[in-house]
Amino acid sequence: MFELDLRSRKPIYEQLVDKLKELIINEVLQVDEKLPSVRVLAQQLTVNPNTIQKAYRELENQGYIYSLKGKGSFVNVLEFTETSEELMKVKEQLEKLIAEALFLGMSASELRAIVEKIDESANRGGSN
Amino acid sequence: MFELDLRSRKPIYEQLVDKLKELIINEVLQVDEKLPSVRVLAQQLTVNPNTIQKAYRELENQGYIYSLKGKGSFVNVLEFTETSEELMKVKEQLEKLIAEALFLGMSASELRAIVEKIDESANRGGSN
Amino acid sequence: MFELDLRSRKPIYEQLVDKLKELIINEVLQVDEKLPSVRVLAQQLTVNPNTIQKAYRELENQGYIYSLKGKGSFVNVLEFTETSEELMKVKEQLEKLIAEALFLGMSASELRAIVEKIDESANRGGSN
Amino acid sequence: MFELDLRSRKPIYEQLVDKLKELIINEVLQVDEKLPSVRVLAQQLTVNPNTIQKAYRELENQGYIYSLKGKGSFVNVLEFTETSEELMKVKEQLEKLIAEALFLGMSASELRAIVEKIDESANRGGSN
DNA sequence: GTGGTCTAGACCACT
DNA sequence: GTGGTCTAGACCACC
Repeated sequence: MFELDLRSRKPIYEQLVDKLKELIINEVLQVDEKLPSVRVLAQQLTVNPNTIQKAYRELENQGYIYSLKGKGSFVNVLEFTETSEELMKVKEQLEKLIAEALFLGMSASELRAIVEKIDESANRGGSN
Repeated sequence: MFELDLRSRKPIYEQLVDKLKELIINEVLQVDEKLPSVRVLAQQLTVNPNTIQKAYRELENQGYIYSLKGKGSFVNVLEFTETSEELMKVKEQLEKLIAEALFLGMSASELRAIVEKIDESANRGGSN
Repeated sequence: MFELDLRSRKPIYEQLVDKLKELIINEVLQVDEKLPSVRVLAQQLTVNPNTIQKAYRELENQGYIYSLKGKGSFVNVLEFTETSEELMKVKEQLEKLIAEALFLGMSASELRAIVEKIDESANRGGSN
Repeated sequence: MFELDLRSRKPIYEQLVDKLKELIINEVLQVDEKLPSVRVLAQQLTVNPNTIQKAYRELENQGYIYSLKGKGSFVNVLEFTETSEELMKVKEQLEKLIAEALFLGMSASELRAIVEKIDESANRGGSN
């Protein structure tokens, strides 16, 4: 399904969170689709089940998925109330990062091109 | 001078690195300007001097400042050789963040506006 | 495992960095091999764990090893992107050192012989 | 006469030692030639006289210059007794550095070329 | 048990 | 007085 970089400085559970977010954002995983069970995914990735569970819990906290006892975890619909708070954080980070990129020599046009590229692939439906 | 969140999951020294980078990028701290001494800043922020030094060392590694033994720490000039490696990291982060922003409901035009705004203030000379 | 000179002007953590680099370069420590844990090595060398960690952190910055939170520190594979910057430094030092060696009476042929010797043992696989 | 990098991590007095060694090695400063006085050089370089004196003392210890009370400091002749000890140190450093250069991707032929280049300019008489 | 962060306090080298 | 190194000892996050 996807690869983990076991050598990365970033904790495995965070990598999982990011990858799963990405799959949700790109609509590879669609609303109300069931995620793989903790045990199955743990076996597939040869990772400790606790690590998977921690990732799922984090995704639930951030509003990306919801869990039903005994049934599994599912992709959530985007809720706008939660969004705004998340969005503000992202926007802040974004502003800092853009300033840093410009400082390090990236041109504004290069930046615009990146925005365009990602926006297009998002509008086309995500996964490509 | 600035605030630290001692409760944050993000290490204090990393918060410091980010804040100081920001001040340098926005040219609040200008090239060859002296940073507050390790001890002085430690006292101001009621943080251990070692923590400050760890932040300064990190900034030095990233090429933002240089430190002289008996004299102090100073803002560095941008060296283009160091740029590329740093820039690649920033670019990667940026792409993920932009995708997330779009997913969370930010419009592409809003994104473009942010780029424009930051680019302009950077060209004007930074701090405003 | 190896000796430290606690009286030397060279900081302990730098001595450690150099020794460990040497072991990695000579393939005594091989790719993905686990280094001794911070605490264990600290006890063996009767040195403070923080000092060991500083060395490990430095090696990580230079790309020689990678560290995982709950697992340990491991020898990294050579990444060519990081090479150039590091190489330039080494090359500069090398030029000064060669000039000094010639001045102190070493002959050019002797120098060539050293290069040959080290190159051969490197190609044979390192440790002999 | 020469430039100091006041921003370098390397202490100023060490830079001075290296530069002066270089001038002696390249025979820009010839045997028994008088070095500039501590005060004069300090003024020229806008550096504290103590720093100059420390550099001269270090050069004297390493056998590169000799000092005569009331007269000044002068370039020494190469003494073989002191050389061998110095040479061993240099040779050791050289071996490590060559191994590192090879490890980081430099080719043996590139190394040979460097040796050749420096050797030639040394035989031509040094200063170019 | 592993790496990582932080504190308190000492000492050294450099200017 | 400045940055830099080191120790001793505590606590946290991850696996």
